[in-house]
Amino acid sequence: MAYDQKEMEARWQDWWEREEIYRFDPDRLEHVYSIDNPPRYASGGLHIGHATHYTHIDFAARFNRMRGYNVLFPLCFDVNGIPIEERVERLHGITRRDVDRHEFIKLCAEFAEANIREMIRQFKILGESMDPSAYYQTNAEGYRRLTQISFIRMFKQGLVYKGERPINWCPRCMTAMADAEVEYRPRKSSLHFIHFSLEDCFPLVIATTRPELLSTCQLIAINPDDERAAKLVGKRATVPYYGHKVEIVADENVDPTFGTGVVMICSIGDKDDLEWISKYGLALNIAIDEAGHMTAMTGEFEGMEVPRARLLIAERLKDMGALERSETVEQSVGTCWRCHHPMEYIVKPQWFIRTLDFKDAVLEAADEMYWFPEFMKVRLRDWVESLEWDWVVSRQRYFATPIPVWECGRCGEVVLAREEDCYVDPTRDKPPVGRCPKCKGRLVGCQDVFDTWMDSSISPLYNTYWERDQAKFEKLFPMSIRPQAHDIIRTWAFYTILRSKLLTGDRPFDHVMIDGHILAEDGTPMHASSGNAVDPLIIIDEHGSDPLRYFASTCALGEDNNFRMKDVTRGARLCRKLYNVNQYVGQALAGLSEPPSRPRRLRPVDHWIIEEFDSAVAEATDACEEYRFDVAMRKAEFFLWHQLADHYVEMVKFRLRDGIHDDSARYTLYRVGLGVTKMMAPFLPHVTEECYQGFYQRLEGGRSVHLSQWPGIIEADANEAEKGRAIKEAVTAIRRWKSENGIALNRPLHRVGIISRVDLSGCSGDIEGPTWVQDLLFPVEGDVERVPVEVKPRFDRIGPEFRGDAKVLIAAIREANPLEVLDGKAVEIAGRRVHLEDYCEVVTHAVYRGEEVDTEAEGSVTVLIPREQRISGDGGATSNPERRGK
RNA sequence: GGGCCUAUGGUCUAGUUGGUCAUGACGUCGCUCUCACACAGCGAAGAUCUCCGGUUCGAAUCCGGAUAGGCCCA
Repeated sequence: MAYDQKEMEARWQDWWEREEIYRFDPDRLEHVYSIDNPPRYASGGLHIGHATHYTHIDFAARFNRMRGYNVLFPLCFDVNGIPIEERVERLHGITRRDVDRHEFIKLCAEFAEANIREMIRQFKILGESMDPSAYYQTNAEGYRRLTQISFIRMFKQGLVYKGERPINWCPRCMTAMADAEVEYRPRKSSLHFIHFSLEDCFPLVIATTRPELLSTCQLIAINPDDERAAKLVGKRATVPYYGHKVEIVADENVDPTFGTGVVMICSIGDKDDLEWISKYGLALNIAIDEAGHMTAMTGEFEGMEVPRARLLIAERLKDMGALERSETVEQSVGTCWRCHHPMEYIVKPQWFIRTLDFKDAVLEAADEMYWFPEFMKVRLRDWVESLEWDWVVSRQRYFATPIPVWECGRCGEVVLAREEDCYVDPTRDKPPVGRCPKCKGRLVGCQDVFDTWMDSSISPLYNTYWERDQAKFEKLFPMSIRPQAHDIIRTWAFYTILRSKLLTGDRPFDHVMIDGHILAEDGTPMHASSGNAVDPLIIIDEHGSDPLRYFASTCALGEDNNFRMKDVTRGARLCRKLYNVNQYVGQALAGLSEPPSRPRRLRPVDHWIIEEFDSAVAEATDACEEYRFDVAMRKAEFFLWHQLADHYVEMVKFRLRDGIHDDSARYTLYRVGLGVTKMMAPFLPHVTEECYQGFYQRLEGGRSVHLSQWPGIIEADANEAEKGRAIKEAVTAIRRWKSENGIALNRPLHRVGIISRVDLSGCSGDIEGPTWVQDLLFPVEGDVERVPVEVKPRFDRIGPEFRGDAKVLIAAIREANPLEVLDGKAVEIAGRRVHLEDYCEVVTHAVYRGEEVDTEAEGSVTVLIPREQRISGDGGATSNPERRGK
C-alpha cells in the first residue's frame, strides 16, 4: 500500500528535531566537516532559489555526515542592515528619523525576529539538517562583539583609517556605499548639447547628460589627438548661465567619439571626474547635498531634487539660446543596490579598510582553495583586479553593528573601545576614558554603523570560536566549505577572504561551492511583480519536500537553472518507487532477526546486481565529493529504477515465493536495498528515513539513516556477474517478447532457446523461474541455422587500429555479402590479411531445428522462441487461480 | 566595451580522455493489472546535436569565426 508523503515528512521532521539528530559535537574535533552556511537575511520568507540553494548545502552536509564526519552546519541568520530598516519604515509609515534611534532599532529587531521564526519553520519543512545548537544571528550582542573586536584588531594593525574621500552615496538611503553595492542599470537619459562661448571665436559645443552640475564646472578637456585641440587648448570658455570662465586643457582620457569629443569637468559627476579633480588639483565644489538636493552654489535651483533641477536648467539654457539640441542616449547609471535610486558621489569623512594593498594576498588565498565549479574563481579574480578604492565600511544608518570608537570633538583624536568592553554602543555607552587623552576635549560616540558585510565577513571566525576558544579555533579553522551564490562573490566571498587573511593570515575555508540562480520555467528571472515566482511552500504542500529536493538535485552546481515542475513530478514518483522496492525487500527479509550474512556462494544475478551497485556507489561517491549532486542522483536513480526494480527484483521473486528462504537473494536484497536507500538519503531524507526505520533499522541497528554509514563496495565476482548480466538480458528479452505479443507474463512457455557467448548451462533455473519457461534449451552453433541479413562495421574497433586505412575496410565490409563475412572472408589492407568478421557485427535471423523462431536480442544474448507459442500454451493470467483470489 | 557561461527531439536535459544507429525526464500515442509499484510495465513516434569554416580515417565532443541568450563587470 502506498504511503502519505506529507504525513510521513512531518513525522520525521518532528522526530529529527526531538532527537537532535543533526547536533554537532563540539568536543569531538578530530574529524569535522564544517559548513560556513550563508546566514539567511531576515527580511522575509524563502523563495525557490533559497530553497534550492540551501538544499544543495544540505546535500553536502548529509553526505559528509554519512561519511563519518562530525558536521558543523549552523542555523544562522543575517539581521543587520538597510533592507530591514526599509521594510520597517514602510510597515509603520515612518522614516528612521521620525522616531528615537533606539526605538527604531527595536522595531527592526522585532521585525527580524518574527521573520526568523517563520524561516526556521520553513527550513524544517524543507528538511534541512541545520543544527539549532550551532545557532547565530548577526545582530546578537555576542556576534556584534566579535565584529567590533575584529575592527579593533585591524585598527591596531593600521589597516583602518578615517578619510575624507569621495564615496558612493545613496541620497535616498542617506548612507555611504561600497563599490560592491553599486549596481549599474541601463537608463535612457537626455544628452544635452550646450554652447560654451569662447573669448574670440565661435562657441564650443559640449555634450553632457548632467547640466545641473554646470555650476561646478572647473575645466574643459579635449583629446590631444583631436585636430581642434591645437586651436582650443589654453583658451578660456565661459560657462553658460553661470558665467564663470574655465580653462581648456588637453587630456588623453577624453573619448573623442562621445558627444562632441569635448567634456566639461565637474565635481563630481562620475568616476572620471574624480580622477581629473585629483589630477588637476581642483576644488571639490558640491552641487548636490546628502539628501540629493541642489546646494546654494547652484543658485535658483537650491533645494530642488536632481531630476527637477536637470529639467529646469535645460529649459533656462534653451531660453538663452545656449542649448543647441538634446538627444536620447542609453546610459549605464550607478544605482543603490537596495533602493535603485541613482547614486551620487559625495565627500564626507568615512571609515575605510585598506583593501587595495591586499589584492594579491586575497588572490593567493583564493588559489589555495578548491572552487566548485572552478571557473567561478575567475569572477573573483576579475573583481579583485578591477578594484580601485579601499572598502568604505561606515554607514549612516541605525540598525547594524555600531563602530566601537569615540572621537574628540575638539582635536579629532580617536579613542577605541576596549576589547573586554565589547559589545559597546558608543551612541549610549561611555568611552573607556573620560576625556580626550590628547587635548582633554569632550569625546563623542561614533554615530555611524558598520557595513553589514563587516558582520557577515567574519562568519568563519564566528563559527570556529575565534577569540573565544583558541584550542577549538585551531582545530576548526579554516572551515571545510563556503557555499554561496555567484552574485555575491565580489562581496561576501571577497570580504571574507580579505578579513580572514588580515586577521588570521590564513584562508577562511578549503572548498568554495558556488551556486547559480533559479529562474522561472520559461528561463526568465523570477520576480514577484511579473507573477512568475514559485513559492516552495506551495510546491511542498502539494507534492512534498522530497520531490522538491529531487528537483534541487537535478540542478547542476553553478549554473542557472529553470524551475522544472516535471522534475518535482519525477521526484514524487521516485520516492514512491523507492518505497515500493523497499517494501518488497522488507517482505523478503521479514523472518530475519539479524542482518543476513554473506553466503558462501551467490547466484550469478546476485553478483550482477552487486557489481552494478558497486559501480553506482563509486560514481555517486566521487560525484558527491566534487559537489556534482546531479550526477550522483542520476547514478543512484538509474540503479534503483532500471537495474534493481526493473530487473533484479523481477528475477529473484521466484526464489523467495511461498516462504522459500534463499540466503543468497536475501543477503543481496538487504545489502543493495539498504545501500541504495542510503545513497538517496542526502537527497530524499524523509522517504529514506521511512524506509530505513520501517525495513532496515531493526537489522542494522542505527538510530537514523542520516547517522548511518555511507555505503561502500560490496564486491562481486566479475565472471559470475558477467553470467548474471547475460541471464538478465535473456529474462528481459523473454519478458519483452511476451509483452509485445500480448501474452501474460506469468503464462508458461514450453520451449525457449538461448544463444549467448557466456556459458549459461548451469543457470537454467535462473532464467526459467522469472519467465515461466518450462524447457530451456541452449542450442549449439550447429543446431541453429543463422541466416545473416546484415553486417555493420564496428567503428570503435576499426578506427584506432586502421587509422587512415579505416575507410577501405569500412567500404569492404559494406560491400560484402553477409554470408561471405560469416564464412570468413578476408581482404588485404596495408599489407595484412584482415578477416571482416572480426571488425563487424553480423545481424542474423535464426531457424532452429527447422522450426521458425522469433528472435529477441538484448545485449549479448539472443533468445529464440518458437512462433507457435504466440498463441498456444496453457495456463496464464486469467486462468491462474492463485492470482484470481487477490 | 571587457570577462565568464550556455546553445542537443514539443519542452527541459545527459553526453567522461573525439569512435559514427545521441542519454534520460516530462508530455504524446499504442498494448498490458505480470504474486513491491497502473502515481506501474512494455513498446512507438519525435533531433540535419544554432550556423559557417578548420583539424581528423572519424566531431555533439577539439580549434577559429558568426549568431542568439544569460550572468558578472566597466
